[in-house]
Amino acid sequence: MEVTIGSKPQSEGSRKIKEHFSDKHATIKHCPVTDIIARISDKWSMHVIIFLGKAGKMRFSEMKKEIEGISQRMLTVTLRNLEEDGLITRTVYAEVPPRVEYQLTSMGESLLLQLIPLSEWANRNMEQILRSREEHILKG
Amino acid sequence: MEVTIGSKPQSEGSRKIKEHFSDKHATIKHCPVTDIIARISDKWSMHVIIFLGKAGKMRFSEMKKEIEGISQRMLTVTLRNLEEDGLITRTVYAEVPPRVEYQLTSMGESLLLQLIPLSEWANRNMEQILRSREEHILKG
DNA sequence: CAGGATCCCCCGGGATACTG
DNA sequence: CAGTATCCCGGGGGATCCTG
Repeated sequence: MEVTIGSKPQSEGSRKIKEHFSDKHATIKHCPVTDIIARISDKWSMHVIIFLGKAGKMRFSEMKKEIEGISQRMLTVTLRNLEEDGLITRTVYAEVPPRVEYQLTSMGESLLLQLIPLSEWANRNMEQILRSREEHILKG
Repeated sequence: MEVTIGSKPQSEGSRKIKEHFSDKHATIKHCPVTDIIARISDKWSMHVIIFLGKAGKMRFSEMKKEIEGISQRMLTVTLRNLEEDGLITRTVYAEVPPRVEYQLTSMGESLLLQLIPLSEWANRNMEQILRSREEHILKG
């Protein structure tokens, strides 16, 4: 099984960058897979990626409406993170009232494609997992 | 970055995405992918799954040594969760000193298989993501 | 050896109020 | 409309000590 999970070569950078990584992106120096999971696994990133993949292009308020339960703050934070990783683009139109549109980059789209097999696996195995959980509850 | 309808054909990825995440995934909270991601996305589950996949069978102390940085408590908690979901088995041998061995179930193995494409994607795109982050940091 | 039980800290993330 | 700026709480997870 060729799943690499371990050390990863470090890129040279300014102290500013290292400081930044040591805080916010601490997992990055350990393993790229871990980091990817870390990125898509926070409470909202995956939702944003999937909705953007479906719609192709969306405004802030649209996403706020569509993604049920997300707060304004978390939508902003999530979008900033995804943009920082180059997974989505943010386009501001100089209009009044302001209009901002988000959409997946090609890298973002390719990430979404990797989620499809996982999605299909989840659909196939969800019932068994739920049953397994129930059994353990009844035993405990 | 503009999607011109007609003149330029939709990308293969975009088409697949819209097909896959069409109606049945309309409401995210009913999407089992979310649950799966939630399970493998905690700080250690994926490490455990991958190490077990590589070794086939491991004892508690072995995993504690191999998985760098994991605490005793979190290894225990993680193993319990994975067992509860039916992704790993826990076998206790009536010996002194006690011996406990863990290994992936067939479902656990099949989940690991789904992670491989994701792993490969992560390795392919890690550098670009890092560069993107650095650029954003330098911009301020 | 393989954990249980506790204590405690940090931070992800919700609620709310304000702005260009 | 599309965000910032604060405040605040719950729980994920580390450190430590204890046990069959």
